Amino acid sequence: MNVSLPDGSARTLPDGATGLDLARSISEGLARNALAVSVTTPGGTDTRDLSRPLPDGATVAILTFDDAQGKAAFWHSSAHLLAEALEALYPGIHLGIGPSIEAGFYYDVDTRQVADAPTIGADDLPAIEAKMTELARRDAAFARRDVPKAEAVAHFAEKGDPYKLELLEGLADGEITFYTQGAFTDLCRGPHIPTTKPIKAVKLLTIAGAYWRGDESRPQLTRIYGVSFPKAALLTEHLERLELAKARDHRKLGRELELFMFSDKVGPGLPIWLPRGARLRQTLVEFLQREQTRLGYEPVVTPHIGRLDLYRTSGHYPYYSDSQFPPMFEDAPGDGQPAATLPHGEHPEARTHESADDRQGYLLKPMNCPHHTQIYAHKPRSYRDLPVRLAEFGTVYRYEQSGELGGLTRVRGFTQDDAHVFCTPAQVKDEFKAVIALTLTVLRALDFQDFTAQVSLRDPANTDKYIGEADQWDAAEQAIREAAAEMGLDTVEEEGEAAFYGPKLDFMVKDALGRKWQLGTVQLDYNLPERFDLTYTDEHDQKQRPVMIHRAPFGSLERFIGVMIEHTGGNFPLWLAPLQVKVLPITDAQNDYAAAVAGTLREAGFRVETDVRSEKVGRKIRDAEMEKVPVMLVLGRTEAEAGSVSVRRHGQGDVGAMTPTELTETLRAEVAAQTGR
RNA sequence: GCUGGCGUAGCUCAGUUGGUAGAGCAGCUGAUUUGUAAUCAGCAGGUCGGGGGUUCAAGUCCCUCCGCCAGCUCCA
Repeated sequence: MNVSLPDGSARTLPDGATGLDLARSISEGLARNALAVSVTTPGGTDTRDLSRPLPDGATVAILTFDDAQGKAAFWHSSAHLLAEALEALYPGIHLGIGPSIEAGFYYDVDTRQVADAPTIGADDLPAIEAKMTELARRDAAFARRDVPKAEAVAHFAEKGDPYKLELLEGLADGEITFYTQGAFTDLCRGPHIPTTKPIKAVKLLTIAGAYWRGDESRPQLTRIYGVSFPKAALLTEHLERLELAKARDHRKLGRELELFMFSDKVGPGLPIWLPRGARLRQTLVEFLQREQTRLGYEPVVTPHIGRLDLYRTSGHYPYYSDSQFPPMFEDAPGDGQPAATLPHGEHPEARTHESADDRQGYLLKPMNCPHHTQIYAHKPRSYRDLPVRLAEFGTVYRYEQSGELGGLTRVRGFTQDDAHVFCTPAQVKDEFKAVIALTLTVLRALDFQDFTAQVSLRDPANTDKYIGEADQWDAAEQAIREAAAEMGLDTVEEEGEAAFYGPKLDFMVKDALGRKWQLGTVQLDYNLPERFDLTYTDEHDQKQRPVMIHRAPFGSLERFIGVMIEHTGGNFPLWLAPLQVKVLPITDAQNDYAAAVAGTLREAGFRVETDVRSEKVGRKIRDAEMEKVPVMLVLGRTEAEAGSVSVRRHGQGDVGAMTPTELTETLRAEVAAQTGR
């Protein structure tokens, strides 16, 4: 038989040769490191066990730990090893699923049936780890076996494992395989690495609850997360990387750089911006405002609350009451003022759509769109007026579940860089493309290279989550695909991620720990114009329905800044740095000169502070470096006499002397280059 | 909301088998006037997250609430 390698070269092997045979035919070293093979046939590409015979004519890639799929097989096998260790330590334990993930693996288990181990805690992890290492050393093979469905069911019925039996219900006879290593057998599609031996270094990281099949109404299993490597050094390296990521955590940097804070007294999830953070935020706002002015947006300002009727019309209330702060009912107990709220969740009628009554009251706004519809509607609109682009940095409040809050990335009060474009159906595509262009401008100015553009679609299996007609949804989803394609954007599509009123184009960026966050978003909406009966008069004097585009290039200032802090590690580009220049006089004799230099720079529009403490210059430099101030000016007798400044750049050191005028021009040019103007 | 973990001074952390709190940094005061990452000395700072309990005695043990962290669910 013949197979070809990824580089195009061909190999002739005896019939029935396996992936391992192929690896051996190339080199013993490769055979030692091989974990699995990627097999491409006319039917497609899949990853397979090294021990399986190769199909004649296939293209085969040998996978090692350096390949993503090799790692996946390694970690998946580690998950099986974890399960084996758990069964050994906790006989009778019920197993859920145990896949590999982006960095490691997990296994979901139910310990409630285990008499002397009702729960597994963090303290138990070292013992489990030790057991895994012990089991790995036996060098047990991962053996694959096709199993008839009846036999598979009988196996897990006898074992008494309800979760595996449920998984089997979804599988057809003939597609069921078992993998066995040592005393442990699991229902598994594979592939696996040849034996347990390469699993040299194991670290169980955390333990958490996870609902069976991701369903809140099902039992919660114990999920044990871990990571493993073929060499101890790789594990050490991995753990060091995790530590480094922690140093970039925006919560830590936000505290150290005095950007923002939280207060128990103010409330969870309600960020408070300190002077430095507020300056950073203001710089971002001004940047976007300038862009938007150029693009024909008009600023508007709307209140933080609105009548319940506004949200009844929009459809937000009471459908989404779970994530709203409780309404302020006018007939609530207290003194009858509308601001008398009831505790969250105390209104069962606020939980169901049908029983939404006509009680009067107010809601803290969870979004800005309903308010903006009223600005559109306040006067008759002609087709000549469109598009109307209304922009507001609108602060909204959402009652996120307590367990969901975290730093600036998920909060209960935040400011969207919101705008709504009202346009004719014919204008949709150009407007949508213009918004994509603006979002890309923003991401580029802030040096975000590594983002994913995601088309967020309806969940076809769950259409009652959405309002509006199916054909409008189809049209909207298609319009987004086309606009993105015409802008040359690479997109991924995700079902079930749409807003309830329309599909979206979301820009996703990862944080320091690799978690994905939605930042910028563009949403197409045919529904709210309908619900609010928005119209314009067309060229034939006929009333027409405008289309609404919701868009926020940052998404929210809070989340954006949070991710940006991690992205930059707190080393903001000059144009964004809350403090751009720190003036450091060497002795008191230079304080007046320092004040004059600082004044000049401030006049030129830079954010400047002067350090007049009675400290040595080395100390002043150290402190300024720790504050991550981009530019430091060291001023001694030489500079004062020459009328110059000695410039030190953050992270670079001394870059030489120049005049204040030269410095101003240099810094201006740098800011201009960074902001693209 | 759920599972697991954590909560001692502004920050980072010590606090022995329960015997009623300690360091470094930051802060303040004073001295020092210094040339590219920490000058010296002194002072001040904590109802040990809140509440309840056990005990002669609780930062240490138990209960409960709050908050934070990881994950799950959710995410307009």
